[in-house]
Amino acid sequence: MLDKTLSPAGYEPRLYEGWEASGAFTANPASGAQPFAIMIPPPNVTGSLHVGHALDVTIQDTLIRFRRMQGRDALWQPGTDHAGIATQMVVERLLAAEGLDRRQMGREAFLERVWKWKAESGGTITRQLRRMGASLDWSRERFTMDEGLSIAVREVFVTLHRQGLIYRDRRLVNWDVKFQTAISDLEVESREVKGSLWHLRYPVEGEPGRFLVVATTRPETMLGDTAVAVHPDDDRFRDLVGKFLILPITGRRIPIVADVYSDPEKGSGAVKITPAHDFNDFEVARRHSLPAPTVLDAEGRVSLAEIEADLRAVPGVADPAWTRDLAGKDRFEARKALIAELERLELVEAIEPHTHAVPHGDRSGVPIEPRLTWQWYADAATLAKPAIEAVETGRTQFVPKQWENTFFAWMRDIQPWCISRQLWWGHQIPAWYGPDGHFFVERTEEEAAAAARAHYGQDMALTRDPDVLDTWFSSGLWPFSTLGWPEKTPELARYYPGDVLVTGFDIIFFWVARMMMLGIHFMGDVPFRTVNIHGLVRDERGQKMSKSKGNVMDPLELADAYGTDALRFTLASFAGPGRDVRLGRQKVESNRAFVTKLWNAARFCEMNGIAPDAGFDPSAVATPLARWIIDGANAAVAEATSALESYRLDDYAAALYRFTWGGFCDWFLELAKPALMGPDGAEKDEVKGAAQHVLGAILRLAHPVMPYVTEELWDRFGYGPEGSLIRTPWPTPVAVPGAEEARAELDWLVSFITEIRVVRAEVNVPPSVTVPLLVQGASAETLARAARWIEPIRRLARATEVRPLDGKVPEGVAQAVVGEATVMLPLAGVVDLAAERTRLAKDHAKAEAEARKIATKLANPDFTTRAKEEVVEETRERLRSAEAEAARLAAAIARIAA
RNA sequence: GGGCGCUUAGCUCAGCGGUAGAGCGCCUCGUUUACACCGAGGAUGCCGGGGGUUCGAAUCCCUCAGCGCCCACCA
Repeated sequence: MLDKTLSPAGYEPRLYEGWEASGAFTANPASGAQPFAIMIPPPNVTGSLHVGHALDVTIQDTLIRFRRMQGRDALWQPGTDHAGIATQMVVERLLAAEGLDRRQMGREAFLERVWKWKAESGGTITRQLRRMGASLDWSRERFTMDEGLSIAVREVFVTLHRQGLIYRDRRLVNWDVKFQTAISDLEVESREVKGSLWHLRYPVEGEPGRFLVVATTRPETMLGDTAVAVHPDDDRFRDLVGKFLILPITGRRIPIVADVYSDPEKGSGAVKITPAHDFNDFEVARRHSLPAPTVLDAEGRVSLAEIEADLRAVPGVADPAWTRDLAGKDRFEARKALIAELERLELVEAIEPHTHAVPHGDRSGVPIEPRLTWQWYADAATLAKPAIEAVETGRTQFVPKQWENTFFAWMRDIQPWCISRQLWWGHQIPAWYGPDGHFFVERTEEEAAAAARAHYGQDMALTRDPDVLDTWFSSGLWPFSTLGWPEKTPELARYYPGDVLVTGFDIIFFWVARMMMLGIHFMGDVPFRTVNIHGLVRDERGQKMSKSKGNVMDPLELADAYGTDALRFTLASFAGPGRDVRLGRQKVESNRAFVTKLWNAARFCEMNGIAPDAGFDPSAVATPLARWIIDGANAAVAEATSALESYRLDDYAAALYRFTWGGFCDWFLELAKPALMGPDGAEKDEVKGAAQHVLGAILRLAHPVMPYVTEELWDRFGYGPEGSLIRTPWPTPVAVPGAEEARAELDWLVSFITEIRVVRAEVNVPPSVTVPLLVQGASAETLARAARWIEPIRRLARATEVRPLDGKVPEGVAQAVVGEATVMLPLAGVVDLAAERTRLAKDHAKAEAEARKIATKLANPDFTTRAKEEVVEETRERLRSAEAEAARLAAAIARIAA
C-alpha cells in the first residue's frame, strides 16, 4: 500500500542511485537510435548550486528525459569549469586567512594548493546536480583542465596562431588593478559614480597669463598628457591650434591639436589627451603621432619612469621635486595631491560635481585602469563572420528568436578578444620566448625547443609565457573538446553538433558566441542547432537575488522542504519564453500540492484494485466514460509533446496540471466511483482498464519534469521493473472509436452536474439535502443520458432522482437551464424565493445582453458580407443559443413570479 | 545616445485578428468511504493612455507614458 502522505526524502536518493547504477543516464553510441545531445553549461568546479542552475538544469533534464523516452540516444554531457579568476580569487582568500600570499609561495606551490582545493570542494556541485535529479551521463564527466581538454586548448591556440587569428599586440587593455590582470571588454561593467569635473588651466606657451582650460574627471592621468585636442570647427580655439601648452606639474611642452574627437559641448570644449590611459585618447594619439607614456603601474600607483626625462622646472607651473614625491602614490591619493597642488598654483578654474559611468572589474569591483601592455588577442571579427551567417541562415536558431538580434548586434561590432590573463590558475599559454624575445608557439615544450633550435641554429634556453588563457577560451571548445577532439572519436561524429544549448541570456556573449565561433572554425559546423535562452530567476517581488539583499533562495533547501519534483515543476511552469522567473516559497508549496494530488490519485487507484494491465486494449473499450478519459489522455499527450518540442515548458506543465487534476482527478475518478464500487462486470473492468491506462500515461507524461514521484509510483504499481520509467517509451495517442460521441455525452454530463451545483450553492442548499431533479423541455436524448448517468448525478449533484416534470410546477423551486432543458429543484422551505428570483434575473440579463451584442454584430451588413462564412454561421448559432437561454430563463422567472 | 523586452483579475502570468483565460489569493458552503497539501461554488478586468488599419483589435501599425534589461559612454 502507498503511504498516506508522500515523503520525497524517502525515495529520491534511492531512485537516483538506482538510475545511475543501472546505466540509465549513459549515452549509447553503439545503438542505432538517433542521437540527442545537450552539453551542460559547465558550472564552476568549486561552486555550489544556485537557483539559476536549478532552472537551467530543470529545463535540460526535462528535455533530455523527454527525448530519451522518445527513443533517442540521449547524451547529456556533464562537467565543470576551472573558472580562472573566480577560483583563483577564492583560493587566494583562503591563503590570506593563513597569512600566505601566492607570490611568496611561487607558482607551483600555489597551483598545487588550487588543485587541492578543487579536490576538496569539486564534488559539491556534482552532488547537488544529482540531488536535482539531473540525468547526466556521469561516465563522461569532464573538467576544462583535464588532460584531454588541455590538449584541445593547445591545439586550438597553436592552429589559430598559425592561421594568424591569434596574435600578440601592444595596445590598451582593461586592466584590473586588484587582480593585476588584463580582462576582456565583457568582464567590465560600468557603474554610476558621483565624482567631480575639474576644470584645469594649462598655460599657453609664450603667452604669459593665457590659459587653455581643460575639464577632466581624472586629474591624476595628466602626468601622461601629450596633447590637448580641440574641435577643428570650434572658433573659440581656432588661433590656438598648432600652438603649445606647458603641462602643469611635469612642465612638459604639449601641442594643441585639432581633432573631431573633441566635443565642443562637453566640458570646456578642450580635452586633454592621455594616450596610455584612455581608449579614445589612444586613438587620437595615433592620428597625431603623439607619444604615449605610461604613468600608472600595474597596481594603479604613480610611476614616473617613462616621463622622468620630461620633468622640467617651470616657475609657478611645475616643480620636479614635488612631482617626484608622487611616485608610488596610489591613483586616488595622487588625485588628491595633484588637485591640492594645482589649487596652490591657482591652476584650478572650477570644480563641479559630476556623475558619470566608470568601468569596474565585474569580479574585483574596482575601477578599471586602461593600460598599455602586450597581450594575446584573438581575431574575433574574422571568427565571427561565419557564426553570424550560421544564425542568419538558421543553421542555429535562437529560442526565443528575438535574442538573435542581441547576438547579431554584438557580433557585428565585435572587438579583438584579449585572451591572455596574468593569472596562474588556467591553461598556460603555449608560447616560449628566446632570449631575444622571439617566440615560438607550439603544442609542447619539446616542439618549442625544436623550433628554437631551427630558428637559432642551436639549443637555446626558452622561457614559457607565464600568462594563462581567458576561462571562456576553453569553455568555447566545450561542445567538441568534451567529445575527444582533436581525436576523431566516434562520439564526436555522433554527438556534434548538439541539438540544443540551454542557458541564460547573460552569457550569450561570453559563451554562446565563443562556442559558435570556435565550433564552426574547428568542426566546420555549428555546435548546436538550437539555443534555448531562458530568463533570470528572481525573488517573488521581481528583485534580482543577491547576498547583499538577503533574498537569495537556496534550491536545495526548497527541494528538502517540498521535494525536488515540486521545485522542478514550479521552475518549469514559470519558464515561459523570454521571461524572468519569479520564484517564491508559496509557489513551490502549492506545486507540492500537485505532487501530493498525483500521489493520492494513485492511492485511490490502488485501493480500488486498479493495476497495470498489459493486455488492456484502449481502442477496444465501449464504455463512454472509458473512451472519454482515454481520448482526454490522447489530447494531453499531444499537447505535452508539442509543448516540449517547442521548448514551451510552461505550456507543458500547464497541460499536465490541467489534465491530471481537472480531468483525471476531479471528473474521471469521481464519475468512476459508482462503477468502481458497483458489481463486477464489463463496465467496471473497462473503467479500471482505462484508469490504469491513463494513470500510466500521466506518469510517463509527467516524468520528464517530476522524475521522482512518477518513477516511485510507476515502480510501486508495477508498471515496470524498479527504476524503469526513465526508459519507458513516451506515450502516443491511441485510436478511440466513438470518441466524439463519448465527448458529447460526458460534456453534457459535466455541464449538467455543474449547473445543478451552481444552483444549489447559490441558493445555499446544504449538501445534506438531496432533492429530485424535475426536467422540463428535455429531449429524449437528454432523458436517456440522465438515466444512464443517474448514479454519478446522485453522487455529485446530490440528487435523489431525475424525472420529467409531470404537470404542475411544485412550490418553491430553484431552476437551472442546461441546454434545451430546464431543471427544477423542489426546495419548498429551503430555497429563498427572492434570492432565487434575483439570481435568475441576473442570469437572464446576462443572456439578454449577450444576445443583444451578437444581434448588433449580425445586423451589420459589413460583417455578414465580409467576414468568413464559418465565423458568421458560428455567430448566428451563438445568437440562437443566447436567445433560447434568455427565453428559458424568462420562463423560469415567470414560473415563480409572486 | 543605440537596442530589446514588459504593461491583461488582488498577485504571478497565459492568450497575440473573431464569445477575455489559468493558477494562487479572497469570499461562501462542505468533512460525500484518495486527498483539508481536499471538494463544490462565487466575486473581481475601460487587456497602460491616445490615434490608426480592419466588417471586427487585448491581439496588427503609429504615438505617448511608466517599468526592467543589454550595449556604448571616465571632458
